[in-house]
Amino acid sequence: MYTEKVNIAIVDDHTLFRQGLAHLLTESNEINVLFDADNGADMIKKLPLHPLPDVILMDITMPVMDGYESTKWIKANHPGINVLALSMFEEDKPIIGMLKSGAGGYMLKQSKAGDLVSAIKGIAKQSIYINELVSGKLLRNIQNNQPVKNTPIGLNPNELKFLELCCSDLTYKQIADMMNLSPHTIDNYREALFQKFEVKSRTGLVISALKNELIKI
Amino acid sequence: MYTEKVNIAIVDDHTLFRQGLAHLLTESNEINVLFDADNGADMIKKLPLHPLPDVILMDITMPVMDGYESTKWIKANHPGINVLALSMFEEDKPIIGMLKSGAGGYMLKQSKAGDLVSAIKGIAKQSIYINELVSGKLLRNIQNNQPVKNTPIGLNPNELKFLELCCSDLTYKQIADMMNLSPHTIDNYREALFQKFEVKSRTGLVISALKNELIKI
DNA sequence: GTGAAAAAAGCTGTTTTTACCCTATATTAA
DNA sequence: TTAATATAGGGTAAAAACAGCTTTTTTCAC
Repeated sequence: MYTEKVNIAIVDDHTLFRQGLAHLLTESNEINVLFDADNGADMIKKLPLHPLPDVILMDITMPVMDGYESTKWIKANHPGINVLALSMFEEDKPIIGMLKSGAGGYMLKQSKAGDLVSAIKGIAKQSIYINELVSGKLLRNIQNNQPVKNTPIGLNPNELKFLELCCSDLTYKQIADMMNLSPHTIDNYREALFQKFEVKSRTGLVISALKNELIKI
Repeated sequence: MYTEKVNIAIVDDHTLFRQGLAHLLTESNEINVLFDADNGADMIKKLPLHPLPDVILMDITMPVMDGYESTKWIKANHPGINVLALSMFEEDKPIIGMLKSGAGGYMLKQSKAGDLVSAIKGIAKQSIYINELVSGKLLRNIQNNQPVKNTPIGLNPNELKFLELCCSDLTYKQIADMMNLSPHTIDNYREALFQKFEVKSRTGLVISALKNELIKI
């Protein structure tokens, strides 16, 4: 019996991780790695140079073009390609956020290789791969709250800029100066973000932003 | 001509990274991966079950027993084994810190596979591998400051516990309660850490601690 | 064991920054 | 016209940051 290999691409900014993963998956003999890319922009550039992959393994926090944007681009331009998100954290918001962006599954980087291979094969066939992690989050979401409460955190460019500057030793006054805005305006940003992230302090905000893979340090 | 392979072990808590790297390096045909481990304690457990490695690739932030402690243990118990630190960040303190703990080199996870192979072969032979990253830090250290100013940040257990609790939405009052200490005492910890990390705010402290790979979120 | 030194823990303040009110205006979109 | 959004303001209470000092505990040479 002959089973066709699953063709994939890997998008992640850590070279050693990306290349290591490529070798690991190639050795399984069930997966064929067509190409890999540094970030979403690099992926868009390399996509026409290869056959279309069945599945793209997608990191979330990346420079230039992150996993959310890249996934949206894929689903808009190549809806037949399935995206499997790969993340270090199991927070609600990035999981819901990546699924809403169009990903068909979500795996942790702490997973075992065998589980990842299963996930890739599953997502290639069924276009949606639900593991315990994802189903648990979705279930809890329905049980605890109104249908899908955890809206993926949408930030406007100014809020994102502010969030980045928050991850520093700067005071709000200094941040306001750097953004050429009144301290009161960035106070509004702060409050909006505190609500979105459900935190009560700048430290909590920074930690949440990191776990939600919205910023990189 | 026959060149003996370099025997190594890999210590890192991200399974996919660890296993991917193992495959990647094995494929180079110059390196033989004897075993891998989740953290320092796991490494100590597995070490007697295999031939002694020439080189150990060591992550820094790991649960249970981190890279600093693990490296010190290796140099105390098996001084012949060379340690190559693998990190995501290129901050001064973890570089100096790992070198002081006994590591013979420091590589970024953003490196290319070929460079890592060179580093491993270099460190196996010469027991010290200096790349541009490390030499640059050392050089700047000597040029700018007194000989080796950037002392690796040594924290006592209470300070480390406090630092972990700082990475949260908790107030200092709440942290004091959780540690069963007076708020005044943790105020002393705060000030000590601000000095060691050269920061002026809790947010700065948290970011520095993450970049210095002293805490994991 | 004892006592000096060092380290850790605790206290009293003050100033600055954060966090959180509620309001106002200008601009844009429906 | 009405909403919605981004900007900016004043004021306040809490928390964080900083300074200077005392007490307790631990360490260690003697």
